[in-house]
Amino acid sequence: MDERYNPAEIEPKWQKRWADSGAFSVSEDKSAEKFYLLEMFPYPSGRIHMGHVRNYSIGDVLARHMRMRGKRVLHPIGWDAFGMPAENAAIERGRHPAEWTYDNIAQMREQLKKLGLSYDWSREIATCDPSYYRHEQAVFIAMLERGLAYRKHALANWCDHCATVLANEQVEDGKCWRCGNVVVQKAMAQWFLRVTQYAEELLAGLDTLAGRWPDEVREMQRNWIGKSFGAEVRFPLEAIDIPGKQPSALSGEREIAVFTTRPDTLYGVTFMSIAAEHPLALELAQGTEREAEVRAFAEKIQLEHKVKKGADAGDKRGVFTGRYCIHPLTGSKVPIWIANFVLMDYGTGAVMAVPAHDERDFEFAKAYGLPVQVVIQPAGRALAGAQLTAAYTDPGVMTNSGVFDGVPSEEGKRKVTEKLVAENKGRATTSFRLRDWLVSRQRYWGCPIPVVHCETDGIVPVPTQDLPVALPLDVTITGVGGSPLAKVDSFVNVTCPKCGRPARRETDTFDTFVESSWYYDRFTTPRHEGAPVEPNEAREWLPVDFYIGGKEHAVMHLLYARFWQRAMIDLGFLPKDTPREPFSRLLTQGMVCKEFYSRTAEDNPAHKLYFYPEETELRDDGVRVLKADGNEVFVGNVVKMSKTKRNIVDPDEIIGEYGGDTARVFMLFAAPPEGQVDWTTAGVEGAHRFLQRVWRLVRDRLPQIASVAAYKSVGELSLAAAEVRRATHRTIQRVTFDLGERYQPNTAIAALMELMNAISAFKGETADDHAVVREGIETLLVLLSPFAPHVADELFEHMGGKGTLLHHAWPKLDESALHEATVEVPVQINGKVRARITVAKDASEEVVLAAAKANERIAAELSGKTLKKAIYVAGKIVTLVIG
RNA sequence: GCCGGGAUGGCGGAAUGGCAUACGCAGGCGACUUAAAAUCGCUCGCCUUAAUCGGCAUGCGGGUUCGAGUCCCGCUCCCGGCACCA
Repeated sequence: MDERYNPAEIEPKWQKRWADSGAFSVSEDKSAEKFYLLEMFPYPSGRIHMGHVRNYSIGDVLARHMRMRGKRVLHPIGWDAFGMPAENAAIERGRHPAEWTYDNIAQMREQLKKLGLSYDWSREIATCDPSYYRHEQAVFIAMLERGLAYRKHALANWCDHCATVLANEQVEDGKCWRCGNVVVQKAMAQWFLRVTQYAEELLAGLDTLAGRWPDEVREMQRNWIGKSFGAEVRFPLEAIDIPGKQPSALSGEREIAVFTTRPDTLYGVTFMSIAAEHPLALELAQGTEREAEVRAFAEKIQLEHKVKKGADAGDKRGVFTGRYCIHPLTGSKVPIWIANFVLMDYGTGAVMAVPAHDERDFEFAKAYGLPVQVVIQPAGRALAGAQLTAAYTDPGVMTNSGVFDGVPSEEGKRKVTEKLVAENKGRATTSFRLRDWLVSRQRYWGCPIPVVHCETDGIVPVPTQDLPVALPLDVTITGVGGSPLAKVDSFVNVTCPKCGRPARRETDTFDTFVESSWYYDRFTTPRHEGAPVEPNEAREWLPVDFYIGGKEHAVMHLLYARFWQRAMIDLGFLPKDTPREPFSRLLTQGMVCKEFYSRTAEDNPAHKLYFYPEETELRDDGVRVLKADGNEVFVGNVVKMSKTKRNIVDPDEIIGEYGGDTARVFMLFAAPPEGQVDWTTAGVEGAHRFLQRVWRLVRDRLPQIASVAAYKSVGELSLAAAEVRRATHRTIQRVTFDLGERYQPNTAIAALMELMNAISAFKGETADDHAVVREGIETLLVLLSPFAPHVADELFEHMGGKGTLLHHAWPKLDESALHEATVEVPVQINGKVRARITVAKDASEEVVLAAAKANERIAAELSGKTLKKAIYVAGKIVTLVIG
């Protein structure tokens, strides 16, 4: 065998062998337990980056491990191939999005193959392929028919100059990223999916994932869904006479409903706040002398809401409508205000204001001199409305609340609600923060929404047999002048499927989160034609047993997928008994980070320029400068590698210099999967050195062990040889536990390094010694193969092995090898280690304690003191407490 | 502001309530070499010491325990998410 470890030679050799022999395809042995392992599929941006290397290395180690443990493993890969970057490339470089995307896929596929990832490439899918998205269109039509999909007006970022809709990330500082024009909010008819219908179930489902999904992710989803318990309370409008109007038109039967989580504070209501968009906002002031003022204010606030969506919580502004409603329990008059901070799309768009016990209401009351009425008293203090400097929002005892005085606030919530129900003035209810999912995008490179707009029949779904609605490829993409699809006459002009008259096709496309909401289903039967999945295969494989991806998808992708899966089941696209949670176990891996280099642009102080590491160099005095001009660059924090910050390391450089195995081992060893990895070249060299040492170990020992068989538990071993055997089996135990139970490749690699060190240090002489070394090295290679598959297969072959270790059984633990006759036990006195004694492993507590006391050092410490307590933790430690 | 997560040598990190600092990186010393690289061996928390002995150390302050990096209470700082959600 070669003197030197040469990954450039052995890696392509094994990649070819694996491909030729179909080593990665799914096993046909149906008796084996299934294991569906999936990593979040990549967007084909052009090149893979270190984050991908990390994500896919973690997945591959687990996939290979599971296979070797005898599981029937499904480990597929594909491409999240629709999306905006393809359109940007078209605009900037004049390349067609399809061509750009498929080129990128080809490049990235080669890069992934260089890492030796064990994907079943025969199942590869790209979501931009009509054979994929046609099924998504079918599901959408079913949703539309069941009312799960609907259309309504919503605001979108709009650039007048480019005549196009912009995504949030294309809006920089409120301006269009391309032309710098001010972005406005334009109301357009948009498509929504009724995620809120599943809000309750999506929330409850999170509990079933306890211990299997990270708590952090479950908590984020919980907050996103945002369920609040409370009451809906109805405040009737006060009757007034407006000349020319029916007295009852704005009173009596009319009312304002509010949602509150604090019905216990109902008696503290001093005014009512409604959203500027509230249907009653303008109507209330109509015909009064305040009408003009109110209208102007409401319009101004509505405009503000449109321009700065989700802007900072700040100033509280409002206007009195001049009208009142009636407090449902006290009957007193409550002034109705329009307030800028009330959201129309949460609750009822109206809020009962209790300034004494709500921070926002307090600020508003202070700004407009409205009364503050304390109705909850904390224990041991007496609050007075006029003296309050901040709202009191904690629990307390109800006061100034009629029959409820003295009732604790928590109990009061229930009691007040009961009274409202009894008097038919309100009801107990819940409210969700979760909004329906806006899925339409006014973009070209996406899945067409399969409906037709007909003047006679309105919205008509495309008949299933006419699917797919294929995205036309003969378009020119300019980035201005609206949706490119709208300009393709052959696409737009259709006949109505219902009445046969001329109609227009929908030109919006889906949000790309739609494709990623069900790709894991499709992987079970990627070539099935009649439906999204073939039910028997779906039943066989679903759910995904182990899902690995970045934390950045904690809410959106993972929530949408959980929704879509339930919809697929309920609509009959998946068998009824399909588990409703699509991902049984989730591992969120940390980011790969590196410092970045930047400067402020000379022509625009708001614009930052970023430089690739190779454009800079470190001067002798430690200052980093730009090679081009020799001047200093700003050295930024260690942040996530990204194209925009240009702080990327191309995996091909690492693979080219050190090989794919090294890239994998470095990424896996650097940190536990959840942690962040800061890139250092030093770490890469360390990983490479480890593989080189393994290579040399095999090379050096091969002459001695080539013709012996691995040790088989016969014969007396020397102490040193028994030690090596113990190390071997201890390593089997550790690596199996680290991969199978803890999913921690980093500590497993540390264990392998220790085993290698132990074998290297052992110079065997007898036949038994060689047999033990052989067993150790074979075990090392088998255990190493999930991490560094090429070099492990190559070395195993030199040892006389056949085929790939991926099909080799995982090593079996020999408990007897772990056995030790004696153990060294530390002896503590009052918590400090004062001596170490060697005792028989199974010695009784009495014997060990006697031995400890007999120890010279311990005896000296004990003399003249009273022994208060003596504890022996078997095999671990002796603790003596003296006074 | 609210909700999560974290803090261990020069660095990345390890440690079912039981010997803190495994494994690796960087550093120091040595061997091999004409020399260097590579490789191999030794060393490597801090203070004290000639060396031992000893003392101090897991962000800070308390507590539970024979025993706490780990469990509990109160802080500080860092990271992430949400952000007028009634």
